[in-house]
Amino acid sequence: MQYKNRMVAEEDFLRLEEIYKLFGSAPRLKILIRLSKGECGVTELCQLAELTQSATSHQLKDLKQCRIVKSRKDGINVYYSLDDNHIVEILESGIEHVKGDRCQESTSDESNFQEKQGEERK
Amino acid sequence: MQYKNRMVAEEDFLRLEEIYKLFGSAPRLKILIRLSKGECGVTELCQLAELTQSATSHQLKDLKQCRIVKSRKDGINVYYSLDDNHIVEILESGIEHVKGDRCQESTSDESNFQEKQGEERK
DNA sequence: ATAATATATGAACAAATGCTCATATTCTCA
DNA sequence: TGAGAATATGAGCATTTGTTCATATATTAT
Repeated sequence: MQYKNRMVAEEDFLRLEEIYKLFGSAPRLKILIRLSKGECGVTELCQLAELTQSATSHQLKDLKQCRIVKSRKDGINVYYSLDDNHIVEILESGIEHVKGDRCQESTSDESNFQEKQGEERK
Repeated sequence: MQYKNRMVAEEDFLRLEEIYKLFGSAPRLKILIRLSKGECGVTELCQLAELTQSATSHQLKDLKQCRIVKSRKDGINVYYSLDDNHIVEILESGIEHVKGDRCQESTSDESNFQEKQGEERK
């Protein structure tokens, strides 16, 4: 009874696993970090994830199925955003802590990877 | 300058990606949640991850290479623990938030998964 | 030294993942 | 109604991942 919140229920465990699984790929993580700042249209997400429209759409579908993002349709366009605040917070906690990890890094090196377009294609 | 902490440096991004990638599998997540409560020997980790000795060892190697866990040798045994406090905190933040996710669940379903021990909170 | 125990490692293979390509759907507007 | 634009979807394929199996290494005890 007093230990209740010191345990991880099976259900929570599975949820956490699927969240981390989907967080753990570069294109998806770029999408998610962008969405942590507010909703965004598919076209823009394609660009910053450096994926084709189709690949992006597949990823968004997976993210949506796992209730990590949600979408809103506006005419011909679809806008995605993070599904709820827990997702935002898990993500932001991660960002926060990796920042702390590299301790004595220069402050001028904040590279906005999401603007880094016109780079190589494979 | 004023946007500094709204951006994610490339280096941090890659680090976060690899962390999430390794967090996102059931056996590894079981290992990591266990380690968030303190160091643990390999044999016990095999059991709770439900993996063979070899598979466990491979996973531990990956986790160690990414500086997610570290190990300590004591005679014939090896004890693993989370590499640093950032890892603990990212993990605990995840656990914390998925708990909040399922709102009206019965309290009796707290499975055997693990029981955290008295560590600090942020 | 040899044996016994714990852990690590490399190769091989099966399963899962992530992409591309072609096509389908949905919406808007002329 | 048909064309054009944005997004979604299914099949196929290549890459990656995770496991097993066999074996290697390391430590301790005899």
